[in-house]
Amino acid sequence: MSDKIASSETGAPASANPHDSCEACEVRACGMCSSLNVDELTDLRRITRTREYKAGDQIFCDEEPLQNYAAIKKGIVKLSKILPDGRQQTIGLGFPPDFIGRTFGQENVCFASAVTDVTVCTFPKEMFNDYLAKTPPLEHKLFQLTLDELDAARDWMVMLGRMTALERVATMLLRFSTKRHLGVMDPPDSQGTIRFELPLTRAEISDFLGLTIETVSRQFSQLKQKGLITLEQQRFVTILDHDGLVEASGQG
Amino acid sequence: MSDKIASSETGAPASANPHDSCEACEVRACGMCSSLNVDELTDLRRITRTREYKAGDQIFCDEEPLQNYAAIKKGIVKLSKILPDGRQQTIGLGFPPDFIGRTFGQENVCFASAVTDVTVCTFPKEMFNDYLAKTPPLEHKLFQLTLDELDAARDWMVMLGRMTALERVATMLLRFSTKRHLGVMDPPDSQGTIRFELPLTRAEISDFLGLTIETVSRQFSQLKQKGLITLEQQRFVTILDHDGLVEASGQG
DNA sequence: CAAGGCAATTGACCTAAGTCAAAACATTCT
DNA sequence: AGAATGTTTTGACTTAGGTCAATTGCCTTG
Repeated sequence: MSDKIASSETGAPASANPHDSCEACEVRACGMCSSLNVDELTDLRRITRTREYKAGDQIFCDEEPLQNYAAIKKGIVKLSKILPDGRQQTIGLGFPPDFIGRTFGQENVCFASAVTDVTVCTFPKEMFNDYLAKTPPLEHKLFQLTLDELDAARDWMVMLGRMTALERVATMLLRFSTKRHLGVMDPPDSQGTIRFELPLTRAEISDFLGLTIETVSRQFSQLKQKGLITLEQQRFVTILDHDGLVEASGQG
Repeated sequence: MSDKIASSETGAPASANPHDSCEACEVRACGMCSSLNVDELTDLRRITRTREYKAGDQIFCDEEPLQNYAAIKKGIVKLSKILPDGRQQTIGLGFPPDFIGRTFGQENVCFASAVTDVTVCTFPKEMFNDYLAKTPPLEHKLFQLTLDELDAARDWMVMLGRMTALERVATMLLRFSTKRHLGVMDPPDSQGTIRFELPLTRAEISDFLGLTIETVSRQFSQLKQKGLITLEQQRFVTILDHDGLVEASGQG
């Protein structure tokens, strides 16, 4: 909770700050803003504030009133739920240009926290809802983003319900390996290996995969032993044998 | 696959058949059609066909081209995914007035099958997409239905990732007990008990909860033994102690 | 460079849920 | 009613993954 104070907010509309220019922003290029023309974007910027969070900061809490929506400009956001006795499950990871906050909701339905340092554009709920109502292309784009999230959630359900620990870790690595947000080297080098940085700690991975830290660690060891991956400093993953990893994942 | 042939289709537009009247339909009252006025509904009916499926019939298959969307008028539909080696996970249950079919998709992303006898209204994909594009209130309503599905999927993820077998079964019973589609007696009788028919076989329940048939059966036995529920003919559930069941569910 | 503090790994052991097999129930058919 | 079939329950046993504890590795700080 108190972490939320740690976020820094630019006091002026985003347009006042050249660093916040929309031009180079991924949200502008392929996120919700891609549905807007220049005039519409100018309108939206009037209600936009940029915020930054440090890795580990809470962005919002479950069951508290929903004040703002946000679009992720930079960094990775983790969405999670917590059971009354403290058990935790990550239910989504947000990368740029994802949209967060329960559209049309009264309160948040999960916790959101910054996995890495994060920059977002925020929009006050009421104003954004009004803007949405008169901008059908934006609503259409948000709908599509939501459909993608639903697809991802359902793939996740198969993983949580039916995959072994090894398959879960392998599946996660394969999904991360396609994300150009983790310093993935592309194209893959001559040996066809892919190298990237794991953004999550073992504790975060275990919340994500529905396992314990120890089990996750054992699966990494096993993947190394099978010659499918290497790990440097426990954070940099190199996929040595992509096909082998797909095999180990139970064909994700 | 061949089961799909078993479905019966009314050859004429739905309006030709008085039994298909929209007036008494749950979809009309609170589903996607609730966003349409009488004229719009008349337009939509031009591209609508009513179809019926028997319990067990396949409605569509994963990865096949998406031909039609559907709105559930009656019965229960199960959405599921299957891993290459046959492991299966149910990823959603559709009750009236849910909409099925991956909106804006090229192909299906899961299997759909009838759990009970089912009646749906179907809409050819292309025509429906065109109709959607010129009817923003309908798109808005579908968006909201999709957001509800996403919420449900994420609650499900917590269950699959973090709950014990007993908690899963208890959670499922509590969710079903609020569905007025299962012959739930409401208001609850004098003792505060709730009685309803389980629409799923033990095999379906286990696919749904990410467990095995035997484990599900043992959890039912345990709930009976604790005096929280009774079972008649293995299908009719009476919740004797609602608070106890909430307790056993880990607070769903 | 040593010391301290986390995070990750490894080991030993335990338990919840899976597997396999048999028995009990239900339902349908003759 | 009795036979036949499929579903559910129960029992005995196995195992994947959880738990608890010790060790190793990494990174920071003085």
